[in-house]
Amino acid sequence: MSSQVNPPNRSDEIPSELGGLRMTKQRKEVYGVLLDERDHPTAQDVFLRAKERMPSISLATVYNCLEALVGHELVKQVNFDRSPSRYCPNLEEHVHFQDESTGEIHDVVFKEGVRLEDFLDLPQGVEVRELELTLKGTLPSSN
Amino acid sequence: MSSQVNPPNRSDEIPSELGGLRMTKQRKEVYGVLLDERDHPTAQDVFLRAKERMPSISLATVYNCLEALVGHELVKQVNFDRSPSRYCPNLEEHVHFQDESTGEIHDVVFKEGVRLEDFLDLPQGVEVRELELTLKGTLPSSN
DNA sequence: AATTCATTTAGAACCATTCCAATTCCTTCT
DNA sequence: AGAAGGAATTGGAATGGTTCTAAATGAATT
Repeated sequence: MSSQVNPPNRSDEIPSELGGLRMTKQRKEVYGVLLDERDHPTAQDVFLRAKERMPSISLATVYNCLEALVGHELVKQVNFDRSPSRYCPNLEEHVHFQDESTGEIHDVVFKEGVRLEDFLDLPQGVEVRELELTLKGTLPSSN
Repeated sequence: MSSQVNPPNRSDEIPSELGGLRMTKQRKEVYGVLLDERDHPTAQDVFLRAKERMPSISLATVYNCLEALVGHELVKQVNFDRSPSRYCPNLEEHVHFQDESTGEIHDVVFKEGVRLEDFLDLPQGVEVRELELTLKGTLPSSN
């Protein structure tokens, strides 16, 4: 009878290549952490969680892995003001809402079929390559 | 016949109180710099420009002044990813577009009468207190 | 097994921003 | 006007997330 010392994540089910990125042990672990608990952790958070299953992993490696994952568009980097970046494996187009009373960050999607030009007065002919939208506020239940 | 050594800005026309904030010499200067050239300068940029007219001003003071101005909602702080914050005296609700070939940042406004719920699938009853939207891309003329 | 190239690692460096303690500047009171 | 008190400014040190560096390890290929 075998037992797991640490709570499992799905990192062993990750293939050894994803989106053109070779998935090393560490990259799998980091990606696994993100897939496992989708609470928009910071690099520090990821580091601490990854260490539970892989005590030898270093913070530098976590940053390297996150950079590689973001670069290969497997993960999104989320910035609220200038606070530490957070990471999110949800690849669907979405934006982020932070509940100011809990600190929790929630994914928010656009209404079906909405285009930028529908709600923004963009200059003639711009080509938007990247969009980051962050919201802060409160939820009705949270007070 | 009197001459100005440095290009004037409008800082002397700024009243000694604005939006509940006592406008000291330094705060006027910093605010004047922002009003004068609306190119979304960083704190460093503001510091260098302010020094032309007020050589004794310190970087710490520029940060203090910017913080005070932002706190009193006379100025908006603009963040692109985690690069140095930029500052903008445009108080109308607007978002920012960065032209990736020039680095220039342009203000973009919402279409008349658009509400958040029109384009976002927000959770029931959220109250949004703050919104930051940044766009990156290219303008047709700029290549 | 030897070579090559990528990845990981620990620690140093970086740099925007914040903090600190001392000084200077206003404002108000006498 | 002078004194007192509080706020703002200042230079420099500290902070903290992130990036860099150089060495060690690891994987893939010959």
